[in-house]
Amino acid sequence: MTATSLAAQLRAAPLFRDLDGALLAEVADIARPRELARDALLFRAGEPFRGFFVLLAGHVQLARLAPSGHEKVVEIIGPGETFAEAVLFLDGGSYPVDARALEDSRLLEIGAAGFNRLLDERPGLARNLLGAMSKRLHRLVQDVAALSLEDATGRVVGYLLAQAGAEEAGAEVRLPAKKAAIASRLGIQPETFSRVLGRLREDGAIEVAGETIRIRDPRRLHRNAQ
Amino acid sequence: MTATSLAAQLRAAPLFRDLDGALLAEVADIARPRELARDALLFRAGEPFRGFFVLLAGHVQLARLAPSGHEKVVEIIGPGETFAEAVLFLDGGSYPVDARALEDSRLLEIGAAGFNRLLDERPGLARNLLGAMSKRLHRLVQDVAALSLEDATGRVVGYLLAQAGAEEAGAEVRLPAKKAAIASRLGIQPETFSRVLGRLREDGAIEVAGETIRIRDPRRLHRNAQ
DNA sequence: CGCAGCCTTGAAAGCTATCAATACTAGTGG
DNA sequence: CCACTAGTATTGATAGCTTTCAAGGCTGCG
Repeated sequence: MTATSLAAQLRAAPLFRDLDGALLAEVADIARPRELARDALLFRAGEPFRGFFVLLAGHVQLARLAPSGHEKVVEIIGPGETFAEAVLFLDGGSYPVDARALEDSRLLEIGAAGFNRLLDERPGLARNLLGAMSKRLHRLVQDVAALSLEDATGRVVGYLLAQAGAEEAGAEVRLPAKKAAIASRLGIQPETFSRVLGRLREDGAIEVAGETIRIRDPRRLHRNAQ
Repeated sequence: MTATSLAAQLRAAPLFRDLDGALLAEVADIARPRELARDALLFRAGEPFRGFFVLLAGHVQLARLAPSGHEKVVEIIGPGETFAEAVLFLDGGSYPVDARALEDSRLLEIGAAGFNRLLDERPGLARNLLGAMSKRLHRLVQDVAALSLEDATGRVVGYLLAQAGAEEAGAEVRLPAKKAAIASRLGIQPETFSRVLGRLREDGAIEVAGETIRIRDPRRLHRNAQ
């Protein structure tokens, strides 16, 4: 893959979108393309940090494993998103979660050393990073709040509306992963997720067709939430 | 308050600790001292961002209010900590939580405009910010995971051990707020918190004396956790 | 056609929330 | 110095939601 095509792909990520061509080329220079087969591990929690990633295609889940064997999906990463940038700035520097491909995926690895050098030379990059991390922080705060303030139905409804983007009747949501993974992301069991969707469907709020969900009646959906 | 004494107080915050004197003075220049009485609101969720804060003395809670009236304490801020920095980099720019003083508190407000200018002139600052935000992100990921992976006892045990710093017998923890606030931070009801502490005490794992808790037997404590 | 993986549905158990009452503590005023 | 009060914490009983365990159904692929 040529460096210029790498640069073009980097532009797909909001983190790099507004960089000038020269800087983008420098980033592309240190980016290493990687393929990841479905179910393959990219890194494991506790491993020393070696770089962060830009997901070009596919889906990756970030999850934490409890000693009991249960796992909590913290986030599901989609195309264009970056992840593990924050680990770059922790002194201890080890990944806090496992990263696993939910489907065959294509990504770029940005090595720690090279990026750190870039960061020193081009301060504009730091701002972009701060923006990206702020968004992630904000989402996490929402998740923490939802986990304690809302019940299973409320969290499912919130998730569907967030994924749909707009709250219009007819909006369609494609679940980005198996339902068990989404359930974990929402902090519930797969069985509960299934039951909640069932109730929302019976109520006429949504239509479920495999992995796509159509929002029939946003108002009804809201009313079901906690 | 003179600018030099302000600078000295800024050094108490890890975010500013390693800044050179000149830069520290510039930060002090744009910092505004504020007093906050117990139970007073510093900002409300949804308010437009005007600046972030350094807590010099006291305790402040960041919480989110649900429509139902229930509130979830996302974080309890102690002396030396900064908060709401992340909001600076969100375009929409409004606080995502309420900030309320748990006791009479003293803090510094760092205005958005001035700090943004500093950030452009002195790129070193950005690195410090990235470090601070990374730590906060990491903690939030832990919280999210704990909320779904551990039961009430597990979360209380985790909190006590984290607050104690070391896992030695005899370590003492001073609860930084009323038990109801800690309970909310842990995602449980005050009654449940009380019951869990009671059980841990009966088991001989801890001793409770008002708002200070002594860890008698870390191993026993761990064994109680989920 | 048959199997494997995923999802759904059912029944029972468990944990935590909720509601309610009592105990405690610190600060106030007599 | 003691009584009182308001806020806070504990304890008890019950209800509700979610998990767990189990079985059946569905779908796509070999």
